[in-house]
Amino acid sequence: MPESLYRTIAVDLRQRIESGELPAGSQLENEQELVDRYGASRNTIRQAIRWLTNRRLVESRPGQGTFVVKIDPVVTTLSADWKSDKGLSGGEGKAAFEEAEARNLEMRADPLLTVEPRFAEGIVASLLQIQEGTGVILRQKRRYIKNKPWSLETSYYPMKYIDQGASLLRSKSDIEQGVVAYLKEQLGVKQIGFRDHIVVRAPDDDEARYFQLPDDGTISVIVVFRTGFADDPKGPTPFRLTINVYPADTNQFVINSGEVGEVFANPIAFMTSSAESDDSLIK
Amino acid sequence: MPESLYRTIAVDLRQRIESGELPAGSQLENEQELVDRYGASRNTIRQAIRWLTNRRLVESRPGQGTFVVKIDPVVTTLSADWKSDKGLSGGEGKAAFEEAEARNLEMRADPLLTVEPRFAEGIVASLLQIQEGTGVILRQKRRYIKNKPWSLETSYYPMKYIDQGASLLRSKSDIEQGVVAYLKEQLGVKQIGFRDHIVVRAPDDDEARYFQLPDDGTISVIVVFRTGFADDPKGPTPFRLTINVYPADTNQFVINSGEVGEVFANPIAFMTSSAESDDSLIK
DNA sequence: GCAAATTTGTTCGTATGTATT
DNA sequence: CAATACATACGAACAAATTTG
Repeated sequence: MPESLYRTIAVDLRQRIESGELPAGSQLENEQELVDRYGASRNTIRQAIRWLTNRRLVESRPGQGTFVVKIDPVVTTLSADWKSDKGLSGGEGKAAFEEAEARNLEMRADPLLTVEPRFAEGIVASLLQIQEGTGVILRQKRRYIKNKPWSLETSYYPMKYIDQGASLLRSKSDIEQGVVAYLKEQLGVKQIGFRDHIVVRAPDDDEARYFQLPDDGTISVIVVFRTGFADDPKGPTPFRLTINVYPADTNQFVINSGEVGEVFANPIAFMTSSAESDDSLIK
Repeated sequence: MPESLYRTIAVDLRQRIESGELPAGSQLENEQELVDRYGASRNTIRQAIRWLTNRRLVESRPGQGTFVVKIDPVVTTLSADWKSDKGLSGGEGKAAFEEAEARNLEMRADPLLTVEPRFAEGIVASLLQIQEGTGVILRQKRRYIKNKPWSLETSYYPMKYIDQGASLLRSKSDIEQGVVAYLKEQLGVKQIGFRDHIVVRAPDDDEARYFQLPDDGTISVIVVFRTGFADDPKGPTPFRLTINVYPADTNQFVINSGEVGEVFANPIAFMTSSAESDDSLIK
């Protein structure tokens, strides 16, 4: 099937990885050795490695070598109803911490947030259903798991809440009880629902730097836009927007609806093999 | 910031795209002209184009040229509670059709399904909570929007339901009322909840062929594992697994929880620009 | 329907730069 | 500092896909 030379070499290397000859974490032969082994030019070998890199099977590090990737995905539950309703009342920060704890992951967040006033634009204005140019407060938080960057969370709140007395929104430190609970206590703004909008795209420069993703754009990020809706005489009204960005190669998401047994699901390990065609077929 | 030549060229081309000088759908200069324009070698030009391709900004077609990509993402609602409870009772097929209709998309499915007996293995056995090697029925359906491949849906049902009388599971044609409703009518198996598990990965060969994705693995697919749970004295018990695969560059997903105003959300168009840093900052 | 022209895809060779050990 | 390994860049040739005449 693979007609071109670099494809043939790539498929052969993939087979060697999947057969266990090259286990996760192990180092490939260097490029010169691969040149000798396959009798191809160095450019062709590099093209084959690029094919494997695009599939997250290997990873090259300058000065060191090329290594078989070991993946250990983190699973995050997006649904709010997994336990009483932490997600609806506490905010996703708290929920994420509790889930991480239940999964035995060392999670932490930067104690300092980036807090900036902005004019609402584009998506922000559109999802919050406010005029472009309206004042909003941006609050950005970095989260880490095992000291490695895990998520970048950016929240937007209409500026009017500060004017109305929710002055903690300006503070650069975390709001203890969660912003949703705080806004309810302070202003009586009650969240009655939310919408998650999930998008996969290439990281921008900031994201690539923060997550230490290769700058060639081959590893995507998953972006979750969560719009919170508050009770209002005119019907559910958007009052907050939280955008979470995660590297797509190491993160999975779960949504529970109705009754589903245990609330926390395990990561799905996909057969790197694409062999799934005939193995399980009853003939 | 971009030190290497190909990065500089790529960023310049990106700027020309985002400024509107090269609108969506338009054709770039050919490689030779870019060589002349930037005074770089053809290989370097091609590497710059690859950088843009990885970000889904452009697309090259052999014999024709390189074109600015026009994206028109499809949004799918995953939550079941968006209208009475079609998702819980009717099955996602029906729900998807109704959503497509509401969005004015021409959606159709192959009238013929692939139906095969299998032995449960790996993820399938694990999510259905059955022994590896247990018999299951695989039902696979292809869906199209505007005559272009949109999703690949593969469902697994324990073989025992056929033995118990749900013989339609063997049929290669669609089950009118939806499988969930059929199993309820026929056997009294009632779905009380489901779990969606979302994963992003590179397409396998079959998927790349079906979706006509480039074989270099740069465009990922989004995979949604939906495990349906049935009422049971021992608690919620998995009774079906539906795996939907979608190309990641043209699909977005929405989950509604609680009350959220309109049920259908519009696609999010991300500023291809990564300029979002200072524009909206109040100084 | 065929041949020519155009355009991207693959492959080789070679040289130099940069990061890590 | 030296050795090693990947990254970038140049030049060249032929192959494959598509459009055009």
